[in-house]
Amino acid sequence: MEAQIDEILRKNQLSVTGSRKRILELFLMSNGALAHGDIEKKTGEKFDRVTVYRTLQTFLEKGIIHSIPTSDNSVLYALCKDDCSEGHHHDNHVHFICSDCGKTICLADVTVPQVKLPVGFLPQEYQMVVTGLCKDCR
Amino acid sequence: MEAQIDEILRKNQLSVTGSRKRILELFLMSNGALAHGDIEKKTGEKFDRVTVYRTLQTFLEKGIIHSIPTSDNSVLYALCKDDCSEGHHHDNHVHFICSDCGKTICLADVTVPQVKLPVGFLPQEYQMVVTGLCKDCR
DNA sequence: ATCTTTTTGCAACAAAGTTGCATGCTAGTT
DNA sequence: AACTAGCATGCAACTTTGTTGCAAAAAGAT
Ligand SMILES: [Mn+2]
Ligand SMILES: [Mn+2]
Ligand SMILES: [Zn+2]
Ligand SMILES: [Zn+2]
Repeated sequence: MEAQIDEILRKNQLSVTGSRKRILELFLMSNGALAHGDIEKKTGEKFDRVTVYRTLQTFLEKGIIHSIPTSDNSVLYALCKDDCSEGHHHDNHVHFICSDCGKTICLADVTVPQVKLPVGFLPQEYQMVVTGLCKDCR
Repeated sequence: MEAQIDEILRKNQLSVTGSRKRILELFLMSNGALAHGDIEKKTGEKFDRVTVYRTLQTFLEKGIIHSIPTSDNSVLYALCKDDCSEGHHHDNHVHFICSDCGKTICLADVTVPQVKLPVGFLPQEYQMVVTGLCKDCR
């Protein structure tokens, strides 16, 4: 794990620091998506709030994590697959949000279907979010 | 227009007030989705910020508007179709967000496709957001 | 016109996110 | 191992966004 974390940071030309290691670890351990608030809670008083914001921003730009659209105004983040890089994401998978426990899960094996749009629209990225009950809550 | 606005409010058992009329008018006039901030700007100093929040909340509950998921942390709202009612929305259409002008458009004629989920997941609602270039920006 | 209920505005607050800057740390160089 | 340039962090101060309680105002019913 420790080695994996270092490798991810190095591969993205990021210096290896305490906060980056810890936040990346949280993503690797979590089986769902994380909000800024989740991370703050789990790191406790260890890092400044601003550092968490900046770390997430950096990870997002580097393509280490991707953001997930939600209908309330929370922003969720999850780890990208290996083949994402700066400016080039390949996370065209469906996201599932459990309406009971609130957990958000990347369905890495479910590809977002493409739809036919009215003439004039030039699509670049398709995103799909399914709400419902997860395995544990149904 | 005036008559249409009154009718929508009456049909939903809402008293007809200045702020509700104005905000509903903004939605009817707009060809895209609106964020809370857009509405505040367009109404100017006319209504209190709190009133705008509460009006949107009320419209949402009554099924007059629906919210649209986005990847940043803005919440967007757009008018529902006629057959939406309290607790029963039928807005299973795709949403398009222009990455250039930022406008968000309801593609009322494009139905969200259903996907096959892994066993265990019980889907309730499917939402799809397409990012790209709109008619005016391509 | 009067009364009841709902809606609004205000104030005060809480939560979320941003920015500038001095200090500390990382990683590469000697 | 010590040095140093550049990057990352923490702190403070601030802005923006959203929430809550309550009294005044407006709406709808009688
Ligand atoms: Mn994902
Ligand atoms: Mn819509
Ligand atoms: Zn669940
Ligand atoms: Zn556009």
